[in-house]
Amino acid sequence: MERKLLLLGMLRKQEMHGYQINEFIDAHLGISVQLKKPTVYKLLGTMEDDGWISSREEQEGNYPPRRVYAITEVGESSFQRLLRDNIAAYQPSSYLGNIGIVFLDALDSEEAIILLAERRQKVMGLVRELNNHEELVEGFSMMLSYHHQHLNAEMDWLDEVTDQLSSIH
Amino acid sequence: MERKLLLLGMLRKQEMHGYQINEFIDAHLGISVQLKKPTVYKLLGTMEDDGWISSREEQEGNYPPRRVYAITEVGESSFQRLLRDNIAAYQPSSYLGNIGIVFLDALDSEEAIILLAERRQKVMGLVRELNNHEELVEGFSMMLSYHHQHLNAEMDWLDEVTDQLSSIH
DNA sequence: AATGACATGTAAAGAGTTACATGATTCA
DNA sequence: TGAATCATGTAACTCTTTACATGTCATT
Repeated sequence: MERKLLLLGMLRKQEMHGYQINEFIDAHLGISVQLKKPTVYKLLGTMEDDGWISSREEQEGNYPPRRVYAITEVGESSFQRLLRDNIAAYQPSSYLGNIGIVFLDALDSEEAIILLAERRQKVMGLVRELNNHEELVEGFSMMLSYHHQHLNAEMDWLDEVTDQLSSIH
Repeated sequence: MERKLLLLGMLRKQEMHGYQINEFIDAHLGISVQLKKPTVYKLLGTMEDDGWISSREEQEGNYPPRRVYAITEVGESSFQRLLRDNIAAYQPSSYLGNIGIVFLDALDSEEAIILLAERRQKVMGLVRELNNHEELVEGFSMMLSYHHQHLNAEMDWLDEVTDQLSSIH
């Protein structure tokens, strides 16, 4: 449902076709959001079947025709409902992806420190990417500050654990 | 692979059977980790097929027989590899679940503040749950501090945004 | 002449989850 | 007697992704 919420939210601001939506996601949300081309097309299809969005065909020059989608009234009320649900509900982002930290003690602290440093660099890389996007994206600043906040939390945690390990070592 | 890493890490500390693993996850990791019973049984099956773990049948009294799994040498080296990969790689936990915050501006600030407060309470609830578990779980303290750090980041962000909205209002 | 952008989609595969199925045992 | 615990699993379903398919147009 989150993906539908995202698409509805985008179509609410302006009519768009699939290719355009994909481009936007790749360019501006790729870091934070996982939503691939075929999924977009599929979701657009089912949302149209459900009457959440409507489409018209459009052609510019001799380029392939596009299917341009617009949100309907039904879609708008779905959006309103989904939005409230999503904001009010905090779904803890599964910590499975980071399960390795549970077993940090399986490594000697020297190697652990090296691996954590590697991880830190990747986090830093994401922070930098975010900062670069910052100018371009309009309306997505909330997402950016949110993402920033959590990346900083990750960095702080890494530094703390690294310090602990260093002091033992 | 994260799920396999978790299971290997558990079996590394002690031999366990499926039911026991499920119990542990439900009791101690349910908040942070999503890994359901049938998945556990399936993963145990495939890991045995791959020679990562071995099993023996055991029966206590008239209870149903259990299949008790132990990690093999092959499994141990898989664990070592998976662990390093997992720690060194930071995979940003998909922000899709929180996509609603992008569209906060679709609500009037009064309602937004209410919804954010609801969300905050849910986060607080998780913090409390974590604190209750804190005594029980051994070896999972890293996970707890990690989870804590990120929940605090979530709370700080919520407070910040709420303040912003309040000051406008 | 070839590559990449433009544009839409389908098919197959993968990973997990929910719901279902089974059956003995213990406790209230 | 009925419910909960112990214990293992299968089947069907959902959601998403990767890989495939197609064809024009613009650029190098």
